[in-house]
Parts: sequence; C-alpha cells; structure tokens
Amino acid sequence: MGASRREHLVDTALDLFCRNGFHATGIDKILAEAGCAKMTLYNHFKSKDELILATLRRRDELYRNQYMRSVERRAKEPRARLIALFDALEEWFQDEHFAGCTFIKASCEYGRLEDPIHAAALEHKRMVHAYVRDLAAEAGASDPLALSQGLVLLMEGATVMAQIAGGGGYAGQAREAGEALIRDHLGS
Amino acid sequence: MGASRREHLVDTALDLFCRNGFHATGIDKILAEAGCAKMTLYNHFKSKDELILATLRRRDELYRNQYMRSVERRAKEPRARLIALFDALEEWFQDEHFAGCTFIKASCEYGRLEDPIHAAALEHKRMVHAYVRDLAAEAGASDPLALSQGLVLLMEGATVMAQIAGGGGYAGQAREAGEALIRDHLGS
DNA sequence: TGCTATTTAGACAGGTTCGTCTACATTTCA
DNA sequence: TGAAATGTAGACGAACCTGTCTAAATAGCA
Repeated sequence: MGASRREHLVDTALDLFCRNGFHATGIDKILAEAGCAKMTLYNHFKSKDELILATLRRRDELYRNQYMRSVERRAKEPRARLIALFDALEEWFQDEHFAGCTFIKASCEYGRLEDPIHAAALEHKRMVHAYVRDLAAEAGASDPLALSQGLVLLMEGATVMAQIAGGGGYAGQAREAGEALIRDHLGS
Repeated sequence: MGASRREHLVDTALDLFCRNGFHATGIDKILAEAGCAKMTLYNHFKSKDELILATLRRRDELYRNQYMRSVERRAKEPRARLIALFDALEEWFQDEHFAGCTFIKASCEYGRLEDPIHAAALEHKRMVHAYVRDLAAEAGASDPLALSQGLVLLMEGATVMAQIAGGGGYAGQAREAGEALIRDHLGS
C-alpha cells in the first residue's frame, strides 16, 4: 500500500475538513472514515497541523488540475479565458460536494497571519491572482494588474456568497460584472 | 450591573470569536477575559451556541451603526453613496482590530446550511445586499439588481482578501472596479 | 435597613481532544 | 523463504471541552 495509504488519509481529511471545519474534525473521525489506524497517521504526519498543511497542498494541486484546466479547456484565447474563469467557477459551485473554498476556511480558523496554515492560504490566493494577471496581460489589457484585481475580487466574492447561500447563481452575477470590467479594459 | 454584565460578555465573546475562531475559543477563555463567573454566562445564555447567536446579533447591530452610518456620513447622493461603500470598507480594514467578517467566519465553521448560526450569517448578507440594492435603485440604475450584485461581490471579495492578506489596499481595488460598474450602469 | 435577585469562585461530571505506546499482523521485496 | 518495513487495534495519559451545582458574597431597590 505504501504511499497510497498516505494519500487516502489526505483525501479523507480534506473532505472532512472542508465539510465540517478543521477544529470540529477530530483525528479519530478522520481515521474512522479513512479506515486506518492512528499510528499510520502519526507515522506519516508529525501532528494534526502537519496533516492540515498536507491537505492544503493537495487542494492546491486539485485546483491546478481541475479548475485551471477547466478554464483552459473552455477557451483558447486569453480574453475568452478571462470570461471562462467564471464559467469554471459555476461548474465548481454546481458540484454536489461544493462546500466553499478550503483556503478561505483555513484562514478563518487560523486567523493569525504568522500561522503556517494561514500562510499557506495566502500563498494559494497569490498564485490564483498571478494566474489571472497573466491571462489579463496576454489578453492585451493596458493595465492587467487593475483588471485582474477586479476579476479576482469578483471570483472570491462569488465563492464566499455561494458558500453562505448554498449555490445560487453567484458565478453568473460575477461573470456579468466581470464582462463589464473586461469591456472597460479591453474595449468591446 | 444588570444587563451590562450580559453586554460585556457578548462584546468580549465577539472579540475573541473573531480573533481566534468559534471552536478554538473556549467558554473559560471568554470568562477569564470578561472577568466573570461561569454561572453568570449560563444564567444569560442557554448554551455556547446561544452565546454565538447573540454575538452575531451584536455584530449585525454594529454593522448598521458603524459601517452603514459611515457610508451615509461620507455621501448624501445615492450614486456617491455607492462609491462610499468602498471607502467605508477601507476605513474598516484600516482598523487595528480588523480581523475579517464575523459572518463569513461563522459560515466557515458552521457549514451546514440548516445550522442556526449559518442561517444568521446568510440573513446578515441578505440585509447587506438589500441595502446596496436600494442604494442602486435610488441612484437611478436601470437594473439595480444587477449593479448591486456586482458591487456586493466586489465588497465581499475585498473583505475576504483583506482578511487573508492582512489589509493591503483591497478596498481601493474594489472601488476602482466598482466605479467601472457604476459607470456602466449609470453612465459617466 | 432588609429582602431579593444577581454574581462569584470553584469543584465536579462526562465527554472529547491530541498524541504516545505496546503487541501483534500484514505487506514488501531481496 | 525470511528479514525489514509498514499497518492494525486499542489502551492510555494529560489536557481540554461544555455544562451543572453549591455556598458564600454582592448589588439593587423598597
């Protein structure tokens, strides 16, 4: 079983953390759900916090392999990809397992900026912004930074609202506003 | 002391919950910080969850008395008030006690939609949206709903990013994008 | 002053938490 | 086949959690 045991633990923990919260999810619950022994967990991870950091790395990997690839599958031209950011968001919100952004949740429960868990959340958000900024630059925006900042705020706002309201068209609202921003920066 | 004891407990709990999280903040910590006895708390509140709901009601009250009044103080005309939404946001982010939105945090830790705590968060967000929608309508927007949805997403996105990054100009970014949306809906 | 309601300090119960440890079983791979 | 690595099951400790209870002190108000 080797490394697959570890991956299975991380995937199980990621699911439980995102659904029920980090503090509210005990080690024992994760072990029961994953069907493995306590020493297996503590053999792979030094502590619960280390496990949490591993789940955040895993979530970042999934973001790149699922969300970002979904954007790139939906459109080939940079400008169209800026709009596809919101369609891929909608796809995510529609997922029956959608439970909000794991990184936002992590920053909520681990609020101190110097906490490694909070720092991991910030690092992920920086990566997302860099991705959008590059797309805006490729699309020929005169001020790609400003455009990408606006788009990212719409994306984050939609994600938070979808989490609180339980889905409900927020990606579409964000897309509509995003299109206006894109027109403003790139012309119609 | 009468009711002031209860208010002091709620204010203390609100501060600790928002700084350190709901699950991570124990009853004993709140009591120590507030300097009062356990039975005083359980005399006023049936349980910790009831205390949390009381802190959310208190936070909602502060939002109306501080944030919304700040918006209305900054501008008298509806259109100017739409822009003032972001300036008042910046003022909030600059506060040394800023620690993100209590309601977003509550929805993160109590993720089940049917949880009364989550429901209270949703209700607050609905109130905020209604406020912005009314402003957009007063400003003469042809589609006040669409405009307000875009503005709200920018506001929520800025709040989340300010929480994760620890301040840092997100209200200004949101204002810039918000002005573009307002121009798009109301003309320059 | 004196009666009543509130607050206090702390012990207490029952449950949960994280993490360690041991003794045994299983897998891996030469 | 046999040795080394890995996983299992569960007991265990020490700390923490929420919520209850009691007995004494204090506050508010007539």
